[in-house]
Amino acid sequence: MTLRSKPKNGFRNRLLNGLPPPALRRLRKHLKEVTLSRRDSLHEPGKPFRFVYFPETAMASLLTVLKDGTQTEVASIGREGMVGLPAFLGAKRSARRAICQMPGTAWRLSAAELVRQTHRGGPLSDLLHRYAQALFTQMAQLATCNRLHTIEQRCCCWLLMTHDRVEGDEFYVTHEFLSEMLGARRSGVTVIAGTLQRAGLISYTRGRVTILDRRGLEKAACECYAIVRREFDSLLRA
Amino acid sequence: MTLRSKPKNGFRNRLLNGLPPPALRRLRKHLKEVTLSRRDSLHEPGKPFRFVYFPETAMASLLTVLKDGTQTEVASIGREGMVGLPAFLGAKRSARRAICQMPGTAWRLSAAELVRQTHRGGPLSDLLHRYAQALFTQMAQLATCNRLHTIEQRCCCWLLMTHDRVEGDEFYVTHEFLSEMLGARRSGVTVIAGTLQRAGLISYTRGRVTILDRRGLEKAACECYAIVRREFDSLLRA
DNA sequence: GCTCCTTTGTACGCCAGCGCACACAAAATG
DNA sequence: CATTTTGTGTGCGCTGGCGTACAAAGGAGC
Repeated sequence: MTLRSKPKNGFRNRLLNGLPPPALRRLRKHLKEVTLSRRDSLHEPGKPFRFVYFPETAMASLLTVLKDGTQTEVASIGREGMVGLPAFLGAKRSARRAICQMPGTAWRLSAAELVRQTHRGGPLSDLLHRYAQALFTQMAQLATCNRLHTIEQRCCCWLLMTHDRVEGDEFYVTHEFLSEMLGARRSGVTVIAGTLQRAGLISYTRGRVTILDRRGLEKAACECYAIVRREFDSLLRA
Repeated sequence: MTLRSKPKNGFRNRLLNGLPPPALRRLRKHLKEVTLSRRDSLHEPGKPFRFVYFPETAMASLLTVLKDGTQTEVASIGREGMVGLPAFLGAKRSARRAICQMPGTAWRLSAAELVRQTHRGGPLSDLLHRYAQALFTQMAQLATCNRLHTIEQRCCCWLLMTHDRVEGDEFYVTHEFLSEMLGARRSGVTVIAGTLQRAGLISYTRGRVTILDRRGLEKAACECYAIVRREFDSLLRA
């Protein structure tokens, strides 16, 4: 049970990897590999889309930003997806913020070229449609989850989703950053981090999270994780 | 400031109404006008899409259903949209539940025909892409709203969105039903209904809501309403 | 080694909203 | 007109999570 897959086309990104060779050839020369650092901004609310990104080892977050500056995560995007779906859907400007959450590499494509290559349908368009559907599920579930589930449950969900998208069982995220994603207090996250450590599910020191007991985490999470996960698996299996 | 618009093609639904005549002619013979009653189920989680719906006077809700049966609203769909977007996006089965929230009429189209007519792009496909983008914004904002805002604010948002989608200033919804949509207690909604009435913003007796002071409601709501509203207006102006 | 900064641990008072329970009124039904 | 159902008003104790504050524990640089 993992989102990782053997590169077939030399791409780890599942969307690119899922393209048939001719479609990939058309796209290939427009793709540029870029390295993203933690907190790099990929899109800003109200700003035009210049590029979209297909994460390889990097991972991004979609954030809603409120007037007072508060921002919370509404979706996370790793190698299973693309950052900038609205550009494909015909939006000229981003409605949300997108930032790099875990540093790494991604393939960058100009928004204009994306539109050009998907304008009349085709395999890339089909893949992005399916991805859009998966993203809908992720957001819908998060809306419900945010309303009904405890911070502890949601924190477990977050750790699991991140674990799915990174290499290995270890990644870097501070309580502070995580609390912002979850829309909670930093000290609330600290308490939960303590609970999860004492339960032997993770180890967590100074930003260094290690997943020790995935099964246990899945039990401690709400059903939302499994629902989203299943949807991604079934839609992007193709 | 209203989502309503003069029918150009004899359709109140803004997507159908926005189609150029040739595209509309192709679609027309496959559309069947249906009357929907409150709480009619349009799609069920896990079940195949047979039809999609373009509401005229009816209004629908998209709900996430949890294992324990709890369901909460993740989006509402009126004449500005279509129920069953995932069918257009290539999903065979619905991931969520869709029900009729306000009775009325809608144009029904078979999911297969929708796919056929949008397969290679075209005006309907373009419109649905833009609508998908608007729906993303609605869901993203709701996820944030559910996390950060009070029930009172969210209740005002809900009333405003509904007001935008129905004829006139009056509609029917019980505290019980509203509380389910908001993911709150029935008695919590009752208290807030009282507050809003005492403030002269609405009148509300036995399911009969009348919007008395829209401006006031907009002030009592969080910014989420305005954000979603602006996005819909700008994307569907076309 | 010492200093500074980031990150974490912990505590305390507070309140929005929950779960539950019960009473009552208006409408529907027989 | 009596009875049942549906919808509303209200109260009470409880708790998850907030806002805030402060101190301690790594690390990074000098």
